[in-house]
Amino acid sequence: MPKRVDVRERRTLIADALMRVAAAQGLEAVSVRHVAAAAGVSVGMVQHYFRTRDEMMVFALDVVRDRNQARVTAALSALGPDPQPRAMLRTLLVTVLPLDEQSRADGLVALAFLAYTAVRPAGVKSDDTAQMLGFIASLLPDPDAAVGVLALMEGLGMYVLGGQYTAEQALKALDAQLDLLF
Amino acid sequence: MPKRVDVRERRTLIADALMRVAAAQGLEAVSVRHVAAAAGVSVGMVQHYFRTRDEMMVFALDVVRDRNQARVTAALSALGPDPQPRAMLRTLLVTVLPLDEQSRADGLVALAFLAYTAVRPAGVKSDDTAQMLGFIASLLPDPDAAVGVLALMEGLGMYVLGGQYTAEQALKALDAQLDLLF
DNA sequence: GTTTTTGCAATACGATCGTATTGTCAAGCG
DNA sequence: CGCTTGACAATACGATCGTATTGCAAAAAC
Repeated sequence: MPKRVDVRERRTLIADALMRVAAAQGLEAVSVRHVAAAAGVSVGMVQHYFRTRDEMMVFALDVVRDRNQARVTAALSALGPDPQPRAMLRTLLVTVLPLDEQSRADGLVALAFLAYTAVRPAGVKSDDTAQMLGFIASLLPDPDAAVGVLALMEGLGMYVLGGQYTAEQALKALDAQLDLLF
Repeated sequence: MPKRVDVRERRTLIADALMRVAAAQGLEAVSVRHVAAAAGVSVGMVQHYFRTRDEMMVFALDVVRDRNQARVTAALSALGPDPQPRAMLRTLLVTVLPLDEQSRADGLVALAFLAYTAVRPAGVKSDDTAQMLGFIASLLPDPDAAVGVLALMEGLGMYVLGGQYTAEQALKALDAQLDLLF
């Protein structure tokens, strides 16, 4: 056998290139060749790690989700021990909003993937929504309000991505909602 | 000159076919040939009415927006004279939510277009958001809450489209929010 | 009746796509 | 030292893409 290689790392390298292409030119521009070029590797190598384009897409989608999850976890644990529920919730929501340039790129990719998966009948959809919903509900005086809170966050993120809302507007709306709920 | 033809009608016919393709297989599947086939016309005819694929897309996007606008207007005027602000607002929001099969298809197309236009720098984006925002604000006890209301609606629509929320959940969350605001 | 112009169809062209095939080089095993 | 095998690279193939080109029937203009 030749040099053993960290498969996961190689796949992630390619997925990163995919996301750069998708953030810059949309999912339509994500072809095996483009991604290979963006990653600075050969088409053959991409094929070596992903048998089909779809496999590559699904993996990239997973990476995006994991990144978001990690961001949230990091932000929450940065709050120190025993934070107030409201502070935790606000941190969670702010973290997911596409406010800085990096999370904005991630948001664009996630949006593209959302439209992508909305059509695919063979759902690769994990139910991290249900999990998120449960977590939000546990922080809320009225657990039933979690559905609305999550939707509000998603909508705010949408409009920030689209440029119709500024980051300040989104944060203000979010805090106003927290004032109503707590 | 030969038989004069209603250009707008022909264009709309093609745009309708485009939307059927997009709703069924996503925007990726929207090619000139596919749309022509779905419309039951020749490729040449599509080219006759749209010089480029992008022109066709932009027109279809306009059609979707006009349809939504018309739906809202119709629903509002069906309320009769001098309706209460809260009733108007609820009608507006419910109308835009993708609850039935037709508006669900429209929502899918709109979502696909959202991801499509998010990348295009040469924005074809009209600011119907600002208009909608102003209208919502005029119905609300606290006009500043309009930003959140619009975002909530968008987010609810998103999750309903994605299948994570049921129509009942979305309506419940919406009514809960209206209870908070009125 | 001729001419002009619109409405469309057919086809061709070059680019790009996803993927299959094939070859090659290096590293570990016996 | 062979020999196998994993990690690529190169290229080929057929399909599909957007669009340009060409042709033609029919109706209005003259």
